[in-house]
This record gives sequence, C-alpha cells and structure tokens, in this order.
Amino acid sequence: MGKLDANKKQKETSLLDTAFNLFTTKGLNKTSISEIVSNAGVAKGTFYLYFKDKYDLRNRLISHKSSQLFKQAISQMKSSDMQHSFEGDIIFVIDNIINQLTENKATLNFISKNLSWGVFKNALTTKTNEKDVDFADVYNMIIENAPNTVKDPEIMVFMIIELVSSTCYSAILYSEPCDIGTLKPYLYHNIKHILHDHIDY
Amino acid sequence: MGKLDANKKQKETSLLDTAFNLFTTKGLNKTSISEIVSNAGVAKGTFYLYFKDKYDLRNRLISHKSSQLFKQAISQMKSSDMQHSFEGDIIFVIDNIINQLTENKATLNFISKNLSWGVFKNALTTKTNEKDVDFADVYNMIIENAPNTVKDPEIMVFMIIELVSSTCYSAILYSEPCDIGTLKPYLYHNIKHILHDHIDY
Amino acid sequence: MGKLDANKKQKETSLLDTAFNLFTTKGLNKTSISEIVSNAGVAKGTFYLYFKDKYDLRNRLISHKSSQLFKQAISQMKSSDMQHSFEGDIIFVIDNIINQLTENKATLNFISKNLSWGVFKNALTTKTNEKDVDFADVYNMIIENAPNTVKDPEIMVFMIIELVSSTCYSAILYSEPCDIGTLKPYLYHNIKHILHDHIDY
Amino acid sequence: MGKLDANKKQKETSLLDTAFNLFTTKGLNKTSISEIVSNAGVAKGTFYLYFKDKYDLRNRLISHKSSQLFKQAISQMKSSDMQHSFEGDIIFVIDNIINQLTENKATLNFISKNLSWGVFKNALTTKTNEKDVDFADVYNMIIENAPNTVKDPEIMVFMIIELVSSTCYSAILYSEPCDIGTLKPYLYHNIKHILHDHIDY
DNA sequence: TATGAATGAGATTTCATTCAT
DNA sequence: AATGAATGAAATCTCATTCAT
Repeated sequence: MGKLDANKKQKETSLLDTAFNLFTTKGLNKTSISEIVSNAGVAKGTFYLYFKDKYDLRNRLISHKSSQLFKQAISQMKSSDMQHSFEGDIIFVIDNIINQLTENKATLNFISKNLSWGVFKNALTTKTNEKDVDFADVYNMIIENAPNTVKDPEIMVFMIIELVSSTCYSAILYSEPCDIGTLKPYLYHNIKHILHDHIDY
Repeated sequence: MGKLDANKKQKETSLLDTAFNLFTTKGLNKTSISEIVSNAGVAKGTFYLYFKDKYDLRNRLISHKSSQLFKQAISQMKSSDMQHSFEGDIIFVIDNIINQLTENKATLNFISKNLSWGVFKNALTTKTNEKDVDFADVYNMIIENAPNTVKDPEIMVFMIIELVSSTCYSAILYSEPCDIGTLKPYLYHNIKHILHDHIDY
Repeated sequence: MGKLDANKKQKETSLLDTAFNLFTTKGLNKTSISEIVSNAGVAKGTFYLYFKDKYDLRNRLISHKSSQLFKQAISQMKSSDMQHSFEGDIIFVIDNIINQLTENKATLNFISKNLSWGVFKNALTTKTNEKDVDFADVYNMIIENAPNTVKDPEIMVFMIIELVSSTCYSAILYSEPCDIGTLKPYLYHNIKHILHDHIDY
Repeated sequence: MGKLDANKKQKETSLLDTAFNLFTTKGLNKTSISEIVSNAGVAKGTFYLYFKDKYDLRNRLISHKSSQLFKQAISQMKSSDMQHSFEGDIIFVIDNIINQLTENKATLNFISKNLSWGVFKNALTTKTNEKDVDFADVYNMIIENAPNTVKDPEIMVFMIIELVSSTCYSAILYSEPCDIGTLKPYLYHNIKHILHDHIDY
C-alpha cells in the first residue's frame, strides 16, 4: 500500500471511528455530517468522497462491527482446547459474543437490534470487506457440523439469533428484567430446546 | 363532556391519527411536524398545545397501539368458549395479536421492535389512558392463573415477548426466513418450553 | 372600592408585579406575555383587558417605579430636621434616591437609563396615577425654592438628571469605574457646579 | 488577500452594512435575520458563518461605529493648526464627535446610550480590528498630555463621557430640553469644571 | 369581566450537498 | 484527492392576538 493509499485509508478510518463514537453517544439522528467531519479533522467535501450519506456510513459500520464480534468468537473457539460438541460450539460462540457486548456496551447499543436477521442474512449473501468474516462460511460450518440432519436450519438459526439479540439488549444495557448473569441459564437452556426441536439426536 | 372539550379531544385525535398514517408510510424521520399539522387540518401552533415534540407524539402512539392489541386479544379470549387452560390462554393471546399484526402490517412496522420489554414494563407501571388496557392487570392475571408457582415470572414473560416480537417482525413483514404460518408451530412449541422451564406441572 | 373593583385591581397589580420580576431577571425582550400571565395566574386574554401590549406595561412600570423613588425621597426630606438650604435639598433628594437604588438593584437595572429626560418630561406633563408623585409639583417646588432666578431651569435639571442617572448605573451595578461611595464626592461636587452655573448667589 | 478571502470579506461587510441600515431605520427588535440576508443578497445560512446571532452582529457594529467617531475626531485634531492646550484638545475631540453625530443621527440613535463606559472600557481592553482606533492609545494620550498629575483619571473620563453621551442623545435627536447649539456652552463649561476638579493647574 | 384554545405568520436555526479553487 | 464557503430548502418552535364561550 503506497503512502497515498495509506493516507486515503486513514481519512476513511478516521471518519468511521469518529462517526461510531458520535452515533453511540448522541444517536444517529442527532449526529450531523458537519460534526463527523469536524471531529474527524477532514473537510466537509471529503465525506462525500467516501460515503454516499450518513446511512451508507452507518451500514458499513454495522457490517464491520458485527463481523468483528463473530470473528473473535470463532477464533477463540478454534483456539480453545474444549471438546467440540455441536451444541457446545453454538453456546460457546453465543456466550463469547455476549461477553464481548457486555464489555463493550457502546457497540451493543449501536448494533443493538440491528444484529438481527436482516443484517445476518445480508451478511450471508453480500461480498464482505476482505478483512471481515464471511458469514456464509460461518453458516455452512454450523449446518455441516450438526450431528444429524437439521430440519429447517434457517428457521433454527433465525430463532436463536432473534432471541439472543433482543433479550441481551435489555439485560446488558438496562439490567431489565434481570442482569445478564441471571438471564444466561434460562437463555442457554432455551437455545438447547430450539436445537433439539430441529435436530434428532 | 362539553362542546369545547369534545372539540379539543378531536384535534388531538386528528393529530394522532394523521401522524400514525405518516409515520407508517414515510417513517418517523421523514415526517415533519409541518406535514402532520397540514394533513390534520390544524394550525402549527396547535401541535405544541398537545405534544412536546414529534417523539412525544410517537411515544403516545406506541402505548396506545400496543394497548389496543392486548385489549382486543383479551376481550376475544374472554368471549370465546374455549376451555381455559393456562398454556392455552397464553397461546391464544399471542396468536390473536400475531393475527392482528398480520392483518395490519402498518401497526406492526410502527411498533415493530418497540413492543418490547421497555414498553411493556413502562405500561405495567405508568397510569394508562382510561380507555387503554391496564397492563398491570394483564400481568397479574397471567401469574395468578398459573397452575403452580411461577419461578422468575418476569424473566419468563420477558423472554416470550422478546422472542415473539422480534421473530414476527421479520416473518410477517418480509416472510424472512419463512412466512408466519410456517414459523408459528416452531414458535408456539418453543413458548411452551419456556413456560415449562418456569412452572412445575 | 367595591369587592369587584378590588378583585380587578388585584389582577392588574399581579400582572405588574410579575412583569417587573420577569423584566428584571430575564430582560424585556426575552419575557413573553405567556410567561407573564402564567406566572401571574391569570388567563391570556385578561392581559389585554389591562394593557395594550408588553411595552404599554413597561411604560406604566417605569412611571410608577420612578415616582416611588421621588416620593420616598421627598417625604424623607420633609420629615428630616435638616436645615433646608436649596442646594442641600437637591443633594438630599439625589442622595436618597441613589441610596434607594443601591439597595434595590433590580429597580435600578430596570429603569436604568430610562430614568432620563424623556420619562421625566413625560411624567411632568401626563396625568399620573392618583397615588404617584406629581412631577410637575416637584419641578415647580425646585424652581420656586431657588434663592434667586434660575437661568434655563430645564437645562439645569436636565443636565443633573442625565449626569446622575448615567454615572450611577455603571457605578452601582458594576462598580465601574469605581464604587458609588467613591463616585459620590465627585458627583455632588459637580452638581454644585451645575447649580452655580445657572443661579447667581 | 486572495480572491476567495476578498469575496468572503465582502459578504461580511455587506451583512454589516445592511444590518446597520435596518437597525437604524426599523430598530433592532423589528429587524429579522431574514430581512438582513435578503437585503444583503446572501443566503440565510451564510449569516451564521459570520455571526452567532443578531446581537453578535450588533456588538460588532457598535464597536466599529464608535471607533470611527474617535478615529475621525483625533485625525482632524492632529491635522488642525490649533494650539494644543490640554483642555482645548479635549473639547475639540468632544465637539468634533458631537458634530459628527449631529450630521449622522442614525449613528447616534444606534449607538445612542451604548457609547457609554461599558463600551469604552471594553474598547480599552480588547484587541480591536486592525483598522479601528485603539482606545488604549487615546486614553493614554489624554492622561499623558495633561499639564499636571490627574487625580482619579478614570473617574474623570467616565464622568465626561457619561455626561456628554446622555445629554447629547436627547438634545440632538429630540431637541429636548433644548437644541444641541444651546446646550453646548453649558456642557463645555461643565466639562471644564470636571477637568479642574481632577487637575491642579 | 374573564377565559384559554386556536391561530398562523414568521423567527431562528440546521444541514446535506455542491462546486470553484 | 481535498477543501470549505456558500447555498437555501426545510425544520422546529414561538408568541402576540383573537374570539367563542
């Protein structure tokens, strides 16, 4: 990467980072492009060299941040010495992501309910940034590693993702109706029910 | 109610109705107060006699629309000749609400993921409009009618509401990952699992 | 005064008092009629039964507050046992008013530079509220009590009033360029010069 | 100065000039920003590139206009062939400013009672626009040129400025209580008294 | 007299986007 | 590629005044 490319990449990264900070502290609506560029230290016109508008930038951020969560979870799963049962793997990944979000509430608040089926499905089918996780691989890995045929695999993954993302949002950010520690046993227990409903052991 | 009071109520209702239509067709962000008042046929200043701002109006609408869903579901449950098993009642109410939302996608889109724990909890604890459902009654009815002691009743209700609202959003509006008809058996099956995890039969 | 009249007078007084408080704390421009009436506890329409607009109310207040200052100063002068030299009387009244304003900075700030020739002249020629001082009497008293013919008496009174009101404003409120105590000797000395320029002793 | 900078300065100047005309004809309160920009021929947003609000613009105008008065008076004093007695210089400057204001009643009305100690003091201590008069120099020149030590020089200057500005306002604009020609002898006579009270000859 | 809901013109301010440099 | 002054439409919100009750 040449010096010019590096310089160029740096402006884009600066815009993304600054925008993430503003979005998580002030919210998307209350954050203006003027604020983003002035905080990022670039000129107003420069914004439009990298992004179509504020929403384009937001979508790029959601994909990237979601990807990072899965990337780290899968990487840690692979490097762990745990025995790799199917159910265990699923729970391990979910638990790891929940822990990341508990540590990093800004990210949780930002992708919050956006880490839902829409984004997941979109990430499954669109070409990702080279450094981001390819969700299609993740998905296939899950199905192929199942001990038996999975009935309606998409519905299964869908229900798990929706259940986890919506309950964790409230529990981690507001401890409502209980803190995340209290919720986990119930949550993981129910995830196992969902798995069993779709897979014959 | 005097003539003046009736007139006053009518203006407020007109603003609420018009705003709901605009919010569901154009979205909250793209709807301006100018549009709301001009469509409602009232003066701009009148808006500020009834609402603090656009978001105040939205919150009032969410409470009201959510309430209506429960109100109708409970009323129909009571008037039905079904035998009233506990599980059956729960499923009946959920199914009824899902059917209402399937018929009325605008409402679903509007309250969408807002019919979540935050709203429910808020509705449980704040005084409602006299004509709206008192959620506290609904909640107590659920707990008291349980066949046995309910362990962590709030967590149970929380998980059910989050699971239902987030999965139905995608299924009803986008048939993703499947249509609502396909989803229902899996969903209701899982709800029963949740109930069983919290109640000893 | 009948009960109804008393009631009526009370609303007007309430509006005047409330407005004075708001004008002195927030300023005339930033005070709206809505605020005045809501703080005064009367309906919006009622305001227009007593005052033409905000500026009408302000003028009434200025006249009234200025009058009170003179009224008290003259009353105290008359009741004092001092020997009544002409110069002494003038200085006594001025000193008394300055002391009142030092104690009551809100009033000073309000009438501030309005206690100028315009208001004074206006108060000289317009019918005052029955309970307020008649400035014409004050003026004539000054001229008639002079030990000798006064040359251009209006100019003399004018210069004294302008000098006193504009210097005291800054000295009392901001101690700029010095506090009122330091200013007084210079000020009174100069007032004597003005008197001597217009009166042959 | 580049083409862009010149263009920029021109917009600002246009806004200042237009605002001054409107302020002096309609008054500050009755002049809206919309009017200013439409008369100045710039877009509404442009206003906010140069001024925080209407009052920021007004303050900039007051400083500038006051400075211009002194600048011209001092320049003419220096270029005159008069013998430079101390008293003579003071009276010359005052007389010159009064004459300027008599010719230019709009300016008088605008800066009116604002050409008072507050503005003067502020102008003494804050950095002025490069083209404006440095009031600190004026002040020092006055003190240093005095024939003898000046006792409480600030109080002396303060009293003169306040006396002149408040009496001239009424005399020039309304010929109340007399026209400026009639007032001058009395005024200048009294100024000499003030000077003598502070300086031993 | 007294009320206060309703008005709606208009004020202030924001901000995404463009374009000449 | 980068800049940032300029734009001007549009958004929010205020508030003096009216008038039916």
